[in-house]
Amino acid sequence: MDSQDGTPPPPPVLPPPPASPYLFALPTPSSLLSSSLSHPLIDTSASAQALALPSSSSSSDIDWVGLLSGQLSGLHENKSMTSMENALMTTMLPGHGGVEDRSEGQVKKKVMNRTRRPARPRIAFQTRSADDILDDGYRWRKYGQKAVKNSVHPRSYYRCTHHTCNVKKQVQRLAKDTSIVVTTYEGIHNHPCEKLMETLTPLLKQMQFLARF
DNA sequence: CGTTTTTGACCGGCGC
DNA sequence: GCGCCGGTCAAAAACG
Repeated sequence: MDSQDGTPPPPPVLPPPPASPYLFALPTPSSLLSSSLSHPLIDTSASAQALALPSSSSSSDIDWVGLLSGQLSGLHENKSMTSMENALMTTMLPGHGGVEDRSEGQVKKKVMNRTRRPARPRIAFQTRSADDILDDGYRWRKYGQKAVKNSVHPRSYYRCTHHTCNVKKQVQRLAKDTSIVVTTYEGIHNHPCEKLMETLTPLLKQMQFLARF
């Protein structure tokens, strides 16, 4: 039930995620993705370019915000990364080209006219984790679960519980490597991440205070 | 008691 | 047209 709240992140300060635990350096992420997903959740070409981002950065250089949303009004996402260990991240840049609709692996098809469907940005993470649910700071309500073809693991569907926000995410475990969870976000949150703001607010206040000297 | 999960039904797109 | 498949709905159950 309380899926995500179950993991309260105590750290008052955001430790910049160390570079090592992230699997950005994985050999051929695109091949990994395409081979392990019989029906692609993910645009593999996009993932390849996305992976180029953080691999060389020191942790402090990583633009998590831009990485995750490119447009979230700010700092919502940092914390999520700290709570994820061993994240292989594959971001799909918002919008155009290869990212139009889900299941684009099955050749063309439902192109984009699911009754006026604006191209929504979709972002996918691969996370090596025992938990299917990552604490990304947002509150999610599960609205469905489906068995997917060629995988023993079901896919779960979540919606952001914020009233005005219709961001969705799908969570599925890789058939090939059960230790890896693929989380696909669809849409952009139109509200701040409460948990992150909680964490950040005291920090900001302290910084403002110190800045006076 | 309000909120979230569960789960079968339903729906629309696509291939044959 | 039919069946498959993925995504969503919604009623009931479960949870805190």
